[in-house]
Order: sequence, then structure tokens, then C-alpha cells
Amino acid sequence: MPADPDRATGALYRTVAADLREAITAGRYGEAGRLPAEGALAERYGVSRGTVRQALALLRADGLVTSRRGTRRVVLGTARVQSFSELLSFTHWARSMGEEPGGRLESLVRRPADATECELLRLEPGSEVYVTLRLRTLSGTPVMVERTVYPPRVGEIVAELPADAVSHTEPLREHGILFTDADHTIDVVAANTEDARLLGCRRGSPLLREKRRTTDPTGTPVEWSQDRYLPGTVAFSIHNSLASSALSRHARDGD
Amino acid sequence: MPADPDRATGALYRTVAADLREAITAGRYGEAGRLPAEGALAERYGVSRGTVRQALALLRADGLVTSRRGTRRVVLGTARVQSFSELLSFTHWARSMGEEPGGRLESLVRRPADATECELLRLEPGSEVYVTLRLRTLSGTPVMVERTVYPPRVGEIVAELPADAVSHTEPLREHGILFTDADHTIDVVAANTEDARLLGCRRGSPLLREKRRTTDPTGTPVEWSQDRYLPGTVAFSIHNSLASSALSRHARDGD
DNA sequence: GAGTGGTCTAGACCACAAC
DNA sequence: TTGTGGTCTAGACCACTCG
Repeated sequence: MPADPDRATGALYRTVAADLREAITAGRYGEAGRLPAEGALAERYGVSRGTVRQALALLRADGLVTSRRGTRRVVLGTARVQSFSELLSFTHWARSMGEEPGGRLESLVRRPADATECELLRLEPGSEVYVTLRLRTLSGTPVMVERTVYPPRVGEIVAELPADAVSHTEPLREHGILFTDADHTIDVVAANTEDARLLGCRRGSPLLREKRRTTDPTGTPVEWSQDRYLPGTVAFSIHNSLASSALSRHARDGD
Repeated sequence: MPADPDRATGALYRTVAADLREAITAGRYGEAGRLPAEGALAERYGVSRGTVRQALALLRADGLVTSRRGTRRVVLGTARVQSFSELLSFTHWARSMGEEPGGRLESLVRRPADATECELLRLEPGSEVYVTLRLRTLSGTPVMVERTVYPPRVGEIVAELPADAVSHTEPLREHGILFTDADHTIDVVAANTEDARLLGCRRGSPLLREKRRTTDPTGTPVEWSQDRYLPGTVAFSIHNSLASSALSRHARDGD
């Protein structure tokens, strides 16, 4: 049973969105079919037009439907349902695909943060951070090396986890650490000696790198991570439109 | 003079959003400062609260501010302004960075579409497509190889362009071909013989690949492209939140 | 308890697409 | 000309955070 973020809260517009999403995925409006008018949907669901528009905004952001003044909305494609949580948690993601996630904590050290880390985690100079190095596997096969830097408040909790704990984001959530916003940067990097040893590839061979900075609801950074994937194991997908674009392309930015 | 998507239309909420974005970027609310309440902003701008909320939704989608029930919004970071058009057009993007975009059309052929292309461009089996191969440069240095497949309607226009035309999206816009939605997939691929020759790298060396399918306002596909970048030249950035996530991670998907 | 953002309503007018 | 989505308003109530 897949999680359904649209029904996460009791909000009416989420219910409407979930229902429409289901109908679209089931092909009930056709491949490139047109949706009913907003007014018609409002009547069908017994809600106001504003509520229907909130629901449709969710679907539009996901790239499920278009929206254009003057004409009905058109079905663009079918859903790629992946919750924010699935994206941040390797464990959650793997399980949602039916794969068995594994991992090994290679090291966990506590040390003073360097200048970059202080800036990214918004810490006072000289603060200590907790740094983890993990090897991640899918069904036993090495897939990714993960280097994460935690601020003290979060690192203290991570340090208490058993070394063989598979998921780390779940225990953190139970301790009241929430992940709500993330900035990702994706590029290619050459494997260093450590990467090569852990992943079983050659030093210098290419890896897909995702750098990620995650914050909690108050805007306080809770983690800064650098994940390196073996080529051919994963790909990242993004939807994008004239109306809303959270994706951008940058010239080379250092390490 | 940078383009300002927020002021693109005469919509009030875009004006408000542009103003707030400017204030945030100028640091007028501090590094992790709190925004005024929605009601206060409504009064300041002389608009209703609903309009203020529309404006704030734009900033939230860009990862500029948080939003949480019960407390004021918090400034998350400063703007990474990049329009949809900058993202799709190599030429537009390069110029916005102050670099000189260059390019060379290596080949343009017209041939029957294969099964994959028919599906992606939603064409009848046996339809013809136009396929281009371009080398893209920044200030004379090779950066990227671009292979694009166009449906007939679009390809006919591209085929008429002079071989030394730098931009292709701009002429297309003038011919009434609009780009409004795109799906991107990012991964790593090994350079083939052709890539290596054009980019001046070794065969088999890693390239950052972006696959992209773009549609117009009616949902009709207008291009399918595969761009391959030399490592260290570009990176892709995405913002993401519990409220809206257009990003997802996939297990290896074929070619 | 006071302040704040989240949700919902009912209505209005406009800009645009399509017939 | 008709129908559609885009924009805007004014007001209401609720859920939540914080002191």
C-alpha cells in the first residue's frame, strides 16, 4: 500500500487532488484528454472553485496536467508519486521499490566544523559537528557512498543509534527532528581512494554526485550530505514548467 | 538587465512577489529573519490577503521562505533566479552568465521515427522526425553535445534555420512554437566515439547526461533531447520541500 | 490567550481560445 | 459569442506556535 501524500492532512483540496490523480493515472480522461471545467469539478465534489483550484495546482506542479487560460486542462502524463520523505531517506525509497536496503556505518567522528560547514549548517565558528560515512546497498549490492555532516543537536542523536541501524531519518523523526526543505545539486565527480574501496570501482572512475542541504520548519539546517552513486544505479527526474521551475543549471561550482 | 519572470504579466501578485524577492535578496529581513505577517503585507501593498498568499507561494516554491502554521515565515536563502527559458535554451543561459555561447550544427537528418521516439513525441508509427546533432561551446571551449529529435511540425522549421544559427529556441518561439513544460532525467553515461571526437575527451570517459522532453501548452511534445556535458562544466540544482516536490530518484532506467 | 498561517467560501471581472 | 482558466476581493473559521 503506497503512501498517499495527498491524503496526509484532512484538507479538502488534498482529497480532491488525490481523487483526480487516481482518475488520471487510471486513464479515465485519456492519454491527452481534457479535464472537466473547474466549475464542473467544484459541483461534482461539492466544494468551491477555489478549493478545486488548490487541488489542480498540486497536479500541475507534478506535471500531471497543463493549465492555460481559455481552454480546459489537458492531461500531460501519469503520476510519478514520490514523497519528499522517499527522496530523502534511502531506506524509505528502497523499500518503496520493493528492494532491500542495506548499509554499513563505516565511521562516525566528532570534530570541529570547517568554515564551509559552519556556513552551510549556520553554526558559530569552532562548533563541533558529527560526520558519518556510510556505504549503502540495494539487495546486498553496493550502490552509494554517503557522507553526512550533522550539527550537534542532530549529531548527538545519530551517535546514539546502533551501528547496524538501517534507517537514520526515521529515528530522527521520532526524536522530533523534522526535514521539510532541501536544496540539491547534482553533478559528476571522480571516485577517490575511499569511494573506490567501498564501492568496488576504480579510483578516478565517475560517480553521480548529489549534494544536499536539508532544513527543518524553522529554517535551521539539520544535515549536509554528499552522496555518490555508481553509474547506472540511479537517475534523478525533475518536472518543470513556465509556471514553476525549481530547477536550474549552473556553471561548475567547486567542491 | 536581468529578465524578471515575476513581472512578466501585469498580475498584482507577481509584482508583490518581485518586490519581496528583491527585499529578501537585499537582506532586508536578515539571514534567517522573519517576514511580516500576511495581513501586514496585504495592508502594505494595498491588496487582499489572498493576493499576498499567491505571491508568497511563488517564493516558497523557489525555496526562498518557509511556511508553517502558527509562526511567521522565515527567510531560507537568497534567490537563484533562473527562468524556464534560461533552463531550456543553452544560448539564453550562457548569455545570462555573461559567457559567449557558440555552437556548430554537426548534422541534421530526416528519417522515420523508431518506436521509442514515436511514443515520446506521440507520433503515429512510421512518422518522420528531424534529428540534430550539435556541439555547444562556452567562449570557444566545447562543453556539451546535444542530440535533439523534433516532430515534423517543429523539425521543418529547424531545418530552415541557417547552419550557423546559435539559438534555436528563439526562432522557434517566433514561429509560434511554445515551450511550457519539461521533464528532465539526469544521470551519468560513458562517452561514445562521437562524443569523444566532438568534446575532445576519451571514449568511455564519463559525461553528465540530461534527457529532456518538452511540450507546448496543449500538451503536444515539441522536442526530445539528450544533452551530454563534460564533467566539471555544469551542475544542476533543485529545490524541494514537503509541500512541493517535483524531484524524484529512480532506479536505473535504460537508454 | 494572542497572533499566525492554512483552509474554505461566494462572488466578481477579465483575458484568452475556440467555434 | 461562449466557455474557460487567471486574478482579486472580503470575510470566515480553524489549527497551530509561542509566550
